[in-house]
Amino acid sequence: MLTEPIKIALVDDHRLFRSGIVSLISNFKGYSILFEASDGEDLIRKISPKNKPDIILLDINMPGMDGISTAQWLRNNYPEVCVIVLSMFEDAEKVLAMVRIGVKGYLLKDAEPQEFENALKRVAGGEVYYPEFVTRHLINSFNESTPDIKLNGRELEFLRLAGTELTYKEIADQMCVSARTVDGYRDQLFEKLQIKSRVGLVLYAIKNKMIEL
Amino acid sequence: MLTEPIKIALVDDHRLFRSGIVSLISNFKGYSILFEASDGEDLIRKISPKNKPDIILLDINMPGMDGISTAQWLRNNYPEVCVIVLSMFEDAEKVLAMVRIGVKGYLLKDAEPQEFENALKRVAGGEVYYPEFVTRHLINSFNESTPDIKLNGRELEFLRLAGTELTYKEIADQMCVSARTVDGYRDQLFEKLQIKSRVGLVLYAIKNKMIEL
DNA sequence: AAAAAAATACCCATAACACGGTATTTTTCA
DNA sequence: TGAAAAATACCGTGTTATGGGTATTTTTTT
Repeated sequence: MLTEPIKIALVDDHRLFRSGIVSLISNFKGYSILFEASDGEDLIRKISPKNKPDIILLDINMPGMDGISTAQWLRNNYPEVCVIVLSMFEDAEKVLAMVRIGVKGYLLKDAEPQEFENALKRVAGGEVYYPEFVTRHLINSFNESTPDIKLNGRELEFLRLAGTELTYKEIADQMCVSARTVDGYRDQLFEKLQIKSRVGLVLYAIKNKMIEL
Repeated sequence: MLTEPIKIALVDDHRLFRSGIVSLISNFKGYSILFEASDGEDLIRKISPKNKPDIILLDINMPGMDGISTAQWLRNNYPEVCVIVLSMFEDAEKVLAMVRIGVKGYLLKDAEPQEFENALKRVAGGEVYYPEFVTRHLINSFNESTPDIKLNGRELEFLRLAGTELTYKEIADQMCVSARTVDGYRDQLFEKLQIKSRVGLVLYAIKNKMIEL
């Protein structure tokens, strides 16, 4: 049985790095390099339904169209193409942005070649490949933060209802108190939480996982 | 050098299961069983600053005070105690609820003994232990949903700014358009997204991961 | 080039929100 | 039991948000 090689495209602005990766992949069985691109715009020019890789290895930090925008473009236009990030960035912001977009793998540029090959294998097999530090960022972003400021039961209830499309009058009805009392709760929370508007309350409640989406 | 054993408490309503786990742990070096409890309330009666385990093995499904409530109580009252979930539940809802609370490990009850020991080691060493299926639930919950409704660049920009405490007038200034135009964007979004208030816009934008918290 | 569509902008009125202050009722504590 | 604190409620006013409608300008399509 003849198996088609996995087609790979490489998007990175450093030609030397691209060459090194191409050389590395030539040592792995079952992969072919379809094309290289120096940034997102270059990739957009080269990719087509007839010239479509299975896996794209994508850097984040590129002049012109960067990795994040490129990944978003790919998700919108070629959702079946799997993206593995090859990046020097380990920080949560970049990692989470890419995971959120739906990339299938994330590797640092200083990963070992066998880790790289393992990632290719997993992604080619329909799985995701995220190293420990990526998982840790995910978990940390997911944990409820325990807010320093304590709110009593009524305040909490008000805050939850403030995070809905109910008007304050409707909230008052639901809480069986007067609209003035609701004003009071609002003022209390504004003062305690250093917030100045309803939107601010909503953002606070969601950020602190007090309401579910 | 004499190393103190890691003190473990076991919270599960099935006595036979507890006995099995106790027996299993007695084969591992470096652990001692501090106490057993049949549910959350039983645990609360037994735990004290003087009788405090390093790790609690906690079931989810228990009559009386269940695992989720227990984990929340523990986080509030003994945040330094590490919780490993031992559960038969693999579903996203339970997994994500526990991860959100901050448990340090999650194992299914049919895990292999060496996986169990590995989890204990990692958690005792200050790490977390989450098997593949937990990570997958995390990733899936994290990915941006691609909303069916397409918004153009201006609408998106407006929506992002609507998810801040800026007034519409301030948003208009920032977008270099008239306040009336901003009214127009708002009306467009209200109609497209079937939303009737600013709060609704904020909730939509966050739910669809269009703005960062 | 003209027509259509999209984007931007205007009007007026009402509802909702925020603010700064005071008052009353209920609960807690000494 | 009485005082203090907390919870609930009131007032009036200014600002902001919403709604329903029309108009103008710019861009796209034919």
